[in-house]
Amino acid sequence: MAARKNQNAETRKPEILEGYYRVLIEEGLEGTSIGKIAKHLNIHPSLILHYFKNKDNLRLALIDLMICKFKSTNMLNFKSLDDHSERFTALMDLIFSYEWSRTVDPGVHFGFYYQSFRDEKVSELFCDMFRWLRDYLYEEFLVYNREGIIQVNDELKAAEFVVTLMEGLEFHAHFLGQGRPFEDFAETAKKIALSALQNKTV
Amino acid sequence: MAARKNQNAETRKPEILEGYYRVLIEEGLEGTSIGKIAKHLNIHPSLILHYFKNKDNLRLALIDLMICKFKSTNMLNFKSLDDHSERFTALMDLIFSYEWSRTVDPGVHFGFYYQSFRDEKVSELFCDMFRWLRDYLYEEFLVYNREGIIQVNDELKAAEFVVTLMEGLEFHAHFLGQGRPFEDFAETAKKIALSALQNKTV
DNA sequence: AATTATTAACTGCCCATTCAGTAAATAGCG
DNA sequence: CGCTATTTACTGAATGGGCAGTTAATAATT
Repeated sequence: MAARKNQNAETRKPEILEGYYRVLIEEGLEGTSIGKIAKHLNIHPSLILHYFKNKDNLRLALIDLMICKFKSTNMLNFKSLDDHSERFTALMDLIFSYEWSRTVDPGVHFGFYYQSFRDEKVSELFCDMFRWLRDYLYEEFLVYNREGIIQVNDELKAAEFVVTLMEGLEFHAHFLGQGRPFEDFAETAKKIALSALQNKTV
Repeated sequence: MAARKNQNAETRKPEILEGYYRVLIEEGLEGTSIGKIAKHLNIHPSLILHYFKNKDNLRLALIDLMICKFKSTNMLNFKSLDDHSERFTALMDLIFSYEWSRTVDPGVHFGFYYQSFRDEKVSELFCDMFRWLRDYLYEEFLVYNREGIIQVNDELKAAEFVVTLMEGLEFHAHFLGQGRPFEDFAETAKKIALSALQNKTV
């Protein structure tokens, strides 16, 4: 048995969320219980409820964390690239990259997407996240279009298209990937997206 | 209390699956129990286990049914269209249509997609389904490409692209749709797909 | 002394599944 | 046709386990 640690909320809460995340990957949403998380972390189940007064809170906290992670990952690097043409290339490379697709375990992401169908709060969080990404792309595309780096009629639709294709790619990887490396088809998808963005298709 | 009906397996089994489907839409995978399905159908829980010896079987039976429905819906109509150019248009119209996207309740579909991450059998069923669709498109595209209706370098990748975009569209509808009609963005997506298929982009 | 971290014991609920039983339909047979 | 045996449809009651959540107690920190 692990000795009592007597840590504080600052360290315990993330620890519990990490444990939750791990159990979620192994067991899925249906198979994950407070008891199992506790066992995984070698702590008492009540401790989890001490920090997150119920399971709903726990879930929302993890989703919040995941979305933060998603938003922060790599994104800020682009501010440093002053050359817009370079920035456009780097942006597209990132969005169609394996690393980007694995910012969060796809199984876990998927599970929460699914929950958003029935849980208003989860739905809002994810809608916000996707809108945030779309709006980011939109703002960038405004610049690129003005400068002739891309040629589009509707920057917003262009941004939505890229997000749509990006999400479709997750599907492809899971159901049609068939052992082939993610990058293979991601490259194809990216090329099509680039072509659409550069030929006034959208 | 409803009078005993003494129906047989042929009628009861689909009845139970339909009830399961309904409860699933309302309650989600986590909230759906044999007890709730029984209550919804005004039958005894044991009757469900009498027909499907456990919950796993029940789930697999519903997935089977859904996939059959998905495969049969609309698909066979195309055999009748002899003019290939017309058939291509009809095919693309179908795949990017609202009706097609709602062949099965998206929430339910999504739930099973999610389960495929952790359940080998479910995973296989869905992989088969997607491969089936892709292969169907592939065979069609071979014909269209030969006849100059489309211009692609790689018919298989083209088919995979269309499936990918189609699935991405589900995402878009759920997270970025924002009350706008499905057709709005589906039309945009279709146009991009058509452009990609007709200009050797893929 | 007060707050915070942690465990412990317990509650009541719901769950899938089992087993045993009853009632109706059907099939086999004279 | 009519009687019985078997199968099939269905209910009831019970079991055992896991679940989220409560409340109270203890141990460490501040």
